[in-house]
Amino acid sequence: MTDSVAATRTGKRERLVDGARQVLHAQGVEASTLADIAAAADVPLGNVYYYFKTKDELVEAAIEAHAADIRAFLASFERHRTPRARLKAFVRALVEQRDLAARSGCPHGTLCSELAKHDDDDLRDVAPQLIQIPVDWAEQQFRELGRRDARDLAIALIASYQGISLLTNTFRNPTLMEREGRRLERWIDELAG
Amino acid sequence: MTDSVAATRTGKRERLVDGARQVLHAQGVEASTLADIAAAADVPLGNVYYYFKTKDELVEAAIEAHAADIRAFLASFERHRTPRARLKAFVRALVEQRDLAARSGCPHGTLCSELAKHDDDDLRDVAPQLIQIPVDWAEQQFRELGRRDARDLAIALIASYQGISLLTNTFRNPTLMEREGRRLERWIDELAG
DNA sequence: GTCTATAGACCGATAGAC
DNA sequence: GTCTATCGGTCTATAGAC
Repeated sequence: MTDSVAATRTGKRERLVDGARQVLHAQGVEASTLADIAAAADVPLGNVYYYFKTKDELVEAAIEAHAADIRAFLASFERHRTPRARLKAFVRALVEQRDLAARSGCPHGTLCSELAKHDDDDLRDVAPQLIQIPVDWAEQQFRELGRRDARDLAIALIASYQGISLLTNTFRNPTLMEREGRRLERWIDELAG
Repeated sequence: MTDSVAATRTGKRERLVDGARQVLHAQGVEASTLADIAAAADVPLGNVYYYFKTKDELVEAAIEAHAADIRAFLASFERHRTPRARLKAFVRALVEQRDLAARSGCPHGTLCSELAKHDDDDLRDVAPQLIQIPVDWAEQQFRELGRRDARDLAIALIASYQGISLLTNTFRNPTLMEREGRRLERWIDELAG
């Protein structure tokens, strides 16, 4: 990502990105200050600007780290042989994060929701790329299931997850996601294909 | 709502609440300043504090106005005789607001998502009451349809709408909500009951 | 009741010592 | 490369004239 390998020897850049991800998820983008992030990363405030020119640039780096994580997360389901098994494993894995969702919502969904209202154009354009990743993956699975409406089903699946994340977070009740997860698994089972 | 009728003769309080709703929806809670809201309401900045002690109090008033609107919105579907017709009319009415959702997301969902991360406790507790209203209404409709799992179906329906609002907003594409709306109408049609 | 002017606090970003 | 100290700007909230 960066050319100055010597600079990252101590891992400060990585710590800043990880700290940013945690703080941004817990507090939201606008409410998170560079002081909060620097403290979470255990890096002095002024040092942040050696690694990132602006706050937005740090946010963008956090998003890119999220994108890489999502891709690895989705790749982990390749061990299942059928698309149906992959989709159900995907739903189960999301449900496992229900306590995190109850506390702060879906890390990617809340980020997209906030960035959509951000005034910086560059940052607004990165958000769609984040949600695009699981949508494309799910579309591929439904297509392998033989569904002509694979795109609509993928959108519906991701929308259901994003929506139940919002409700789980708003009511601070992880059980909501548990029940919706079971419903989605049944829905996948009952899909002809 | 307030006892000082003389104070609201010029409608400034009402204008401030309406301005707050628009600005908060368009920009988000944290990014919206009292100066933005006052300008939208065409009220001098310093005058805001005559009507509201704090910014949070103005946000709370905006939420209460939203709650009243949701109740009126839901009541408008009583003209349909069957619960199935009421649910489908509800979905169609939401889809009609797709351009607004593409621009700024669902007014209630984005508010809940933001307030869940707010540091003020009072404000965090009002958000769930907002989403509770359509969930309770939908549960009642599914119950009248004879469904034992009315609560789960209501949660699933509202979650689908909130999720597709987030995707529609992130991709700035109202067509997503149009297609998902058709899918939800079919889903309601196919429900046994 | 209405509005201006500003206090007081905080944040992003920079300058510059080491 | 690292860190402190601080500037300039912005925001909420208040004081006080009218």
